[in-house]
Amino acid sequence: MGESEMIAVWGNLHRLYSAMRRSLDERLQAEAGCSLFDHDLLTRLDCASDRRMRMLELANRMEVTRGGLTRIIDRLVERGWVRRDRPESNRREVYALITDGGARTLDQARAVYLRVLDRTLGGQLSEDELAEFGNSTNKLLMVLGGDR
Amino acid sequence: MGESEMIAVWGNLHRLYSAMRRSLDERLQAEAGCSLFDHDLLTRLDCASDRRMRMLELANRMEVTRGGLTRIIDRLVERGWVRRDRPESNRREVYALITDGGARTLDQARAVYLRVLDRTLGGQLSEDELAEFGNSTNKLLMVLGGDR
DNA sequence: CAAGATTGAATTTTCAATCTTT
DNA sequence: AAAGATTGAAAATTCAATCTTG
Repeated sequence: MGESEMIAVWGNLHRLYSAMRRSLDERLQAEAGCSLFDHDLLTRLDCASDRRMRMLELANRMEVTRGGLTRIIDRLVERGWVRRDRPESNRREVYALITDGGARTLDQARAVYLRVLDRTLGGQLSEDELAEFGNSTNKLLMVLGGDR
Repeated sequence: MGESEMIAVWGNLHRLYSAMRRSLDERLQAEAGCSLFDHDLLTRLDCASDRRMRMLELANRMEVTRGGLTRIIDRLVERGWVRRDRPESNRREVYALITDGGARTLDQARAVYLRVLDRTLGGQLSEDELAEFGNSTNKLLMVLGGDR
């Protein structure tokens, strides 16, 4: 494949990702009072076993540093959406754990999130196109070590 | 299309974008001594007419605030890759303009950039798959106002 | 002393206020 | 006064050093 096509595809990917992120973030802020980042973090906790996750693990998943996550969780605790749990068994570990308030916010956010995704992804491509699109991203992720 | 497929596609898009960005940034830092952001900004200037761009326009393209760009350009000026031009005709305007040193760095960076793109995009999909992938991103960008 | 998280200092980015030119 | 960029103060993030528990 020619250079210019590759560059164009990467450029599209960049614009698509940014535009979708902006769209999701704007609607979430306006209608659910939380950022896309907040939504993603709360979703991680909500889906984790026991609805909680160790700080380092969560930092890796959210692609921020350990120190950065400490402050992020501080802010979410202030907002009442998350609390910290230090298990008796090993008092070095700290778990972040979603509260009932956090779960309520997430419910709100989830509806907005799904609506935006439906408008941007679902509405624009046919079933087949979207399946094919998904396949391509999967293949591309293979070589990149898309684990994380 | 079902919710879970949409979420999966968005999740893939997220992971793909992050992984490619990380890969590009790491290789550029290691082999060309600049970040992916630096590469992108220098490329914008290099391709612009007269190889220069007004501050506000550049800020919009790079998706940072006006104030943010002022500092970013300050740092690039210190590094010798960019300089400021205040035209006589309208002394309110400031243009950022790539220097010869910046162009040399960009040459280096360009080679790394293309090699990474070729390894991640070119190597993994067939011509047809990649063309189809490009088409899908184009369609998706339509509704999002992917201008910017 | 190793594992795990937090903290202080430095860097980067944004926001709002300000400065300069038209 | 409006257009355009810069600046100070605040917020968020990283890096390295430190604190705490095992």
